[in-house]
Amino acid sequence: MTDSPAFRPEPRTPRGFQDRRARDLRVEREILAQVSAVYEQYGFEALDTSAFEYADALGKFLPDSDRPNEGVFALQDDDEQWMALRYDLTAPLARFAAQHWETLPKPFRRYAYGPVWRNEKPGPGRFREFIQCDADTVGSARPEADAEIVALAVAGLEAAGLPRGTAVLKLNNRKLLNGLLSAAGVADDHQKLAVLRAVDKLDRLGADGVRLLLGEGRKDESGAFTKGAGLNARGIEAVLAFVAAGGGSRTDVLARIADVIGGSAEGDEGLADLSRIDVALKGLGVAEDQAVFDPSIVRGLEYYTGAVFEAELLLDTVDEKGERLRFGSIGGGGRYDDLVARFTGERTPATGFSFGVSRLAAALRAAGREPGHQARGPVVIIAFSEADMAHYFEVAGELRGAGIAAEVYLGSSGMKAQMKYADRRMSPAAVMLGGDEIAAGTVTVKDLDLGRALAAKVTDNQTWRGERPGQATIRRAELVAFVRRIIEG
RNA sequence: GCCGCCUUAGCUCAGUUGGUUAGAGCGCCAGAUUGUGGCUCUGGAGGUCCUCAGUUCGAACCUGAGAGGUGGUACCA
Repeated sequence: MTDSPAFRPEPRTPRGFQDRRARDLRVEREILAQVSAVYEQYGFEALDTSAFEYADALGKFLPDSDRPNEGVFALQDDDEQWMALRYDLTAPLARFAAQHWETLPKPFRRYAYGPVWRNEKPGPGRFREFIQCDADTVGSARPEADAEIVALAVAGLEAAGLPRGTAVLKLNNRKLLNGLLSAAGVADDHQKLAVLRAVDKLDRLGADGVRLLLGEGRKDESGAFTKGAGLNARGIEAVLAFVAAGGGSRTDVLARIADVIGGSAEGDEGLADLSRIDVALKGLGVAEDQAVFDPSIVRGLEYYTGAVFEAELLLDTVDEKGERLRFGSIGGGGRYDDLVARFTGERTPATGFSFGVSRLAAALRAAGREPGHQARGPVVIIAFSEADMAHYFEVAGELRGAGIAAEVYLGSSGMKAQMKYADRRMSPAAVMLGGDEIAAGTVTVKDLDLGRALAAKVTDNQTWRGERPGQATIRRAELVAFVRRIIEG
């Protein structure tokens, strides 16, 4: 079965993908378990859809024959139809909702999590495959539906390990800026989008940088020029005054926005929406420090039609080298009333929130909030001799039956290496059942944590070997109870 | 996508003006210690010097192209 002997494939993870081991997985699974419980409490049902979608259902990046993989991983099925791996969970939801609209309970509330794929240049903390977790309501245009998504996001992040004060949900409404721009005579959609992109960079570039981007454009330190939105001076100042209207309670912000935005129909609508969201949030018990109105939150996406949300981490974070790290947004969402209409032709209001699970886990780690417990290995049963394997498996069975993770060492190395193996697996204990013990009806159990602690004080090898720290020989019948005591500390 | 920097052992990195056999620390394996993870000592394994082409008597080192990584920037569902 070997190929040409000269060929040795290099074992490596594909670019932008990653292997995740027990330590990372347990944190991520814990987050998902906690968040799922919260989402279900809020009345959202679980949904899992396929990894592949027909490319036309994903919308924006339709593969054409020249560049079928732009942005997405796509392939052509044997019936020549283009299929693509989903790049988020919102587009598949829109497809699902459109497909089953007649039979769904409406409004349809669902949460989903799973891998999504993006075929683009990977960067640090930016992968081509990652786990996303979404909750959405389809079929309710009420601002209260947005408010509930916000409340759920706040509760979800808290359950995921970010207690109150470590994160804040910021919200805004697209209608406000749209109304402002319309009133200023900006009708062109491209120009509006350019304004949104410019505002989106406020936290990074500051008001002066954004001012340039709203106008002619901006040259950055590397000399690259970014074309601006081309607003006139009055328009620029109006937008800047609007985005600066944040701060203080939600009521304060609303009052300030009302001053700045100055009566366009769409703007007034946005204000009314936010006001109703505020009332609902108060009823839902979402405090002023948990969810704030922030006019500078726009989200770069085209498809948002009303409320937009962004969850921001308030903790100081450091990377592996101890350098300060800006994490910024750890989740976001908003209202997208036109997405389902792509399939049905009927405007179907929808709103949702999503976050990257690995990213949140990385944020928790960077903030030193990673759930402390390390991934523990099984109790390792030392294998002394071929002839006694049956005894070892008997012990493994007993421990497993008692709900204790256990395994018989199945390598071919000597005892020293076996102890090392148990050490490396972070096993709580090693069980020794050699010829002596079997003959005497006893078993020797070593508490590896205790042994490690005791070993730190021993410098002399003779003592170390003589004392056998953390180790006890007990009657065979006491094994399970003894091991359980070690594990439970 | 564009601009800068980087690429030598599993990891972190040395490597003289271009000169013979490319090193260190950590890690790994083994022994000292017939049945004990730590410490210490001893030994060992491990390298297409990112790839290809060129310059040269001779390239880890110089030149070019490409790949990968990284930092900005753009885009971001």
